Amino acid sequence: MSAKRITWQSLHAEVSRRISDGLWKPGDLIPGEVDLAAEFGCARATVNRALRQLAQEGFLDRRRKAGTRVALHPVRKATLDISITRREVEQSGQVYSHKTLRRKQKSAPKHIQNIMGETQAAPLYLTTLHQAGKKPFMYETRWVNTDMVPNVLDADLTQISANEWLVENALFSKGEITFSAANASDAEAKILNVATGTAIFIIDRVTWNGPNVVTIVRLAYTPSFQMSTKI
Amino acid sequence: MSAKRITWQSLHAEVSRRISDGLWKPGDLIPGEVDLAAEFGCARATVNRALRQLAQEGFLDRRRKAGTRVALHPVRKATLDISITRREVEQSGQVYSHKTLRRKQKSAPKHIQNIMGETQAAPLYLTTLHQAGKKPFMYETRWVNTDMVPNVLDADLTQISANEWLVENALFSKGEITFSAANASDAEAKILNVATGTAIFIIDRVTWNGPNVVTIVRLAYTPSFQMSTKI
DNA sequence: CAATTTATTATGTGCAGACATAATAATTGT
DNA sequence: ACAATTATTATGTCTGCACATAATAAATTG
Repeated sequence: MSAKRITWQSLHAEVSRRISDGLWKPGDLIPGEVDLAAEFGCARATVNRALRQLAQEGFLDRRRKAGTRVALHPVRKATLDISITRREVEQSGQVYSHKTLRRKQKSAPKHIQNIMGETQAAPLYLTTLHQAGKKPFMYETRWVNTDMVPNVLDADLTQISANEWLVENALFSKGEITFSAANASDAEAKILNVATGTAIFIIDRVTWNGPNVVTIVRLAYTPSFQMSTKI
Repeated sequence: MSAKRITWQSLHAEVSRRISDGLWKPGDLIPGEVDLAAEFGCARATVNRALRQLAQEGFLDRRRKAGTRVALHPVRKATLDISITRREVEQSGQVYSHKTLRRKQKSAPKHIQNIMGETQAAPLYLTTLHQAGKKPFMYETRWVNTDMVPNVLDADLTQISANEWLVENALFSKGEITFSAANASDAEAKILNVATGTAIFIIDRVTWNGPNVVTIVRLAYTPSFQMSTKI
């Protein structure tokens, strides 16, 4: 008779079910790992794996000694996949292309300097229009710290966009991403081929390698754009 | 000579360092788990834990038999914490309050019906203004499937917002979140106290329990709002 | 030589046991 | 009664081993 081996996934599913069926309600203390292991006839490590996953997903709160409870205010964690623009476009089944509009090494404005800090050489300023088919898809405004990535100055960005080039050639350790909405300025509106003032989705990203800023970029998407995720 | 016990975190940090230092470049095949275990003098399970984590974070690509490579196009996973609105406001150090503007059981418009499907009873329509201090913070438009949560009809939503009430009283299993930007309509502008056409950040959320839609909600944030995350 | 079958191998996961750690509960001292 | 100390306990993690699984490489077959 069966005696099928329990996997941590099946346990994850079962606990998940008990929560979503209301058997274990928010705030409830659930049985300890040893008890669950006994109930399901598996090792404690397996239970741990399943519960750890559920905790990471925000369904459970776990604390040593105190035990495991069903999350009271489930801080649900939405995971967004941030990939390179070409992929984003191609995954929607369209043909990707890009055009470098501006490319100049010059001193950065104050608000950029504040983030990037002092640099030896002047940063590189790049603006790029990314297209899906023949239509504008996203307008990218980027500052690159040339101290950190000197050879970007000689890079051929006609075939590969700055976006992709940096991902493959620059080193980075951490980043910060901010999502917001803004009204299109005259310049942005013209480039994205929309009316001035149209609401556009903005992604601001700062990328570091260790303590140093590598690049600061602002992505302005066309109005139809939306970012979606399941939880 | 130390002989300090290796933890999976330390291993995670070390591999992470080797990648960000460029020792292992994008596309490179890194040593197998057994080799790394030997190098660091720990069990393979420990190496596995560290590498699994790095893969989940998008830094590594792992495939059975093929081995582990540094991600070529690091699909970075940005994790956003979606908590209840009261928390969001309070965490920014402001006083939270809310006002239920409309509350009526009525048949849903087509685009809502399409998502919610057929229901026995008419859904509940709720609009709520969430405030930070005395200022508008977010305007919520919600449809609740009363088949799934019948007692929402009798709920007191003056103390607790629909948002919170549902989190604690309704069962849910999965959800879908979509982020976008939109120009404020006349009605929205008036409620949020901004000019018509102002760009606002929109979050659309659909929540299921099993195959059934529990609630559909649209959150329109004031222009200053931004959502941020580190990766 | 192409197509199919059969090894091979790196990762994925399970188990039992041990110790570590953090948080709580119980105890002790003043 | 209160503070400081000492158990206690549930989770966290490491180890060493075993077998499962998926993907590739090698061998076999027509």
